[in-house]
Amino acid sequence: MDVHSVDFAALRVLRMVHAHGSFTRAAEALGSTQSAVSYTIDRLRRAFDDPLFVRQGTGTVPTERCLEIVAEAGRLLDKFLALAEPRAFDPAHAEAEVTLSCNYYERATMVPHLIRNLRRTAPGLRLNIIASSVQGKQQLSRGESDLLVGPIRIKESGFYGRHLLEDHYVCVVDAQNPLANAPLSAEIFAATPQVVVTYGGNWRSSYLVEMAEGGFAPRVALEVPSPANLPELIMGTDLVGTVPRRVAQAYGPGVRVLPCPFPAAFAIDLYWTARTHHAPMHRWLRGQIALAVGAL
Amino acid sequence: MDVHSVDFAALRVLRMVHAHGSFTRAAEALGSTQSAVSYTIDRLRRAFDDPLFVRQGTGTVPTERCLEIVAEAGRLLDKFLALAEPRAFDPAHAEAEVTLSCNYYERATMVPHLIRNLRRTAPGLRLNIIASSVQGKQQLSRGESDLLVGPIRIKESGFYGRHLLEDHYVCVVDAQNPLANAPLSAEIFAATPQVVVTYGGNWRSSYLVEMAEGGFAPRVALEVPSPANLPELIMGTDLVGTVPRRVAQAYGPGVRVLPCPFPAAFAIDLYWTARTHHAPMHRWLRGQIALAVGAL
DNA sequence: TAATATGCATCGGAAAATTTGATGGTGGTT
DNA sequence: AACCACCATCAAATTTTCCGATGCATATTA
Repeated sequence: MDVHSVDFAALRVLRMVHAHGSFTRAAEALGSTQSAVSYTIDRLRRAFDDPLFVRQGTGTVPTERCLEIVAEAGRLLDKFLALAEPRAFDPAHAEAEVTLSCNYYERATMVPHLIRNLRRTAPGLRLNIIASSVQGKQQLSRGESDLLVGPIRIKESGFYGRHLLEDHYVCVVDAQNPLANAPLSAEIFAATPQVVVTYGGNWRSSYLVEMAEGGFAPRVALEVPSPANLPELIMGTDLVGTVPRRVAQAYGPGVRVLPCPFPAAFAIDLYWTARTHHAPMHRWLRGQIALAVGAL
Repeated sequence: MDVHSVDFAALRVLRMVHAHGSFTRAAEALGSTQSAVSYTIDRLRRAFDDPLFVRQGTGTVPTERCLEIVAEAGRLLDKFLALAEPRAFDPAHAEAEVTLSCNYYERATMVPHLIRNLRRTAPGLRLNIIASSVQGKQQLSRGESDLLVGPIRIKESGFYGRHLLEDHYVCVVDAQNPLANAPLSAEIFAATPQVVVTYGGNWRSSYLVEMAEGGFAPRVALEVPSPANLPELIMGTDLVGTVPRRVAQAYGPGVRVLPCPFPAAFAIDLYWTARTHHAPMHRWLRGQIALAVGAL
């Protein structure tokens, strides 16, 4: 019997048999069979030249020598497992899955850049996008998502946050609209028929808040749940739409983008919990999100 | 790749490849083949998720990570080999506790010598003496005692035995008793009033058995549970007591020791179980017991 | 440039080791 | 005595490791 053929699986079996005081129970705990455990202990008996466990009634008891060996072998096993523990996250070779909770704004602005980078640098990484819809914080707390991005502020303990970017509202009108040629005054803006985006709920965009604070009420001609098709809705009409500047950037030549009299600047932040805070992969991914945003 | 399947042979290969800077030379040194070494290094590459050795020209060089792993793995390998090395017991420095099951006879004859030696040679060793009282074998089996000494024979499997000494019965009478001057015949012995020791139970000493086999019945005048005070009970009376010769050796000048017509020779043996058989300390202690007995 | 040497990676088959499920033996309990 | 729990051992199936051959890459030499 060459003692070098002892593997760490055998040391794990030794530890388990000692802990359970039973070959059969150790086998169950390891998802193995009693006879495999018996064979392994027999190997160790030969390696250490000691019975290690002896029959006593219907059970088994460790020898004095076994107690010494279990203690030291346990230390060796723990040290080896620590040595084999991945040191840093290797994007190129990792197989992982991450869930990001956000909404249309992020999907239109940040996510395209992010996914492009990830496909190139971490091909084994799978990114799941789920809608937050004001549930973002709960999703994080429940572990349903790993990351949350949006125009929100979480001050409670248990959450980590990071500022990503600033934005403000701009107006979008048909390129042939006479209003397209100069900035809109507050009065003209308030008098112009509006397309208002509700984001699928009763969301009140911050420019509407600022407008009300200035004593103006919007002349709502159309409500839509998403800003996704806004250019197509506006072109050929006298409507004005109001969307974040980074969303409007992608609109084509059929519409014109004008400054908004109520720009209502807002921040987009990234949040996560302690569950993922120290994990090398998650740390890396948060860096990647910041990179993607920096490229906007 | 389950990291537990890594064995110490693999760690040895890792060390050798690093030391030789070559798969082929490591294989030669190990009496193996280059392809087996390559296969083993491949296993370790998967376990540690690192290339470990990379081609450079016609040779191979370790990665940074490999240098860390070789250092720690080398320590683990050395510690394991030391653990598998048979241990020697160091009496002078050991702290240990041993339980010896025996009865009055052994406590009067063997134990005084044994404990005197132990106090000198193994000061950290604690010896617990418990009475066996015909329960000796069960105490051994249940791990309540480590050693059993007595006039018994255990032939069952699971027990190890060793012969310690022989003894036989002698008669003890008052020094002034007229019978003290010559050996007793069987008839005179049987007719003389006897002190019989029952050892706290219904123990029938072997001289009584031999006496009955010879057609004689003892004339019992007194029964006592222990031979401890026999000289004091006999002095100034016409009683005869019958005890093992090695017990009688310690009696003072107030009594006379005579050969017994029914000497009923018996053996005193030492027994222990597989639980302690190979342990260096126990092996040493068994040797000490034999020494103590040899000095009787 | 071609030929040669060195040396790791990989292949398919042989050999060895491990796992599996069944069975036997031992000890304890009712 | 019957039954149960549990380790030891068996033979066959499965998996892993080793072996010798071959391929590929790099360096050296004529």
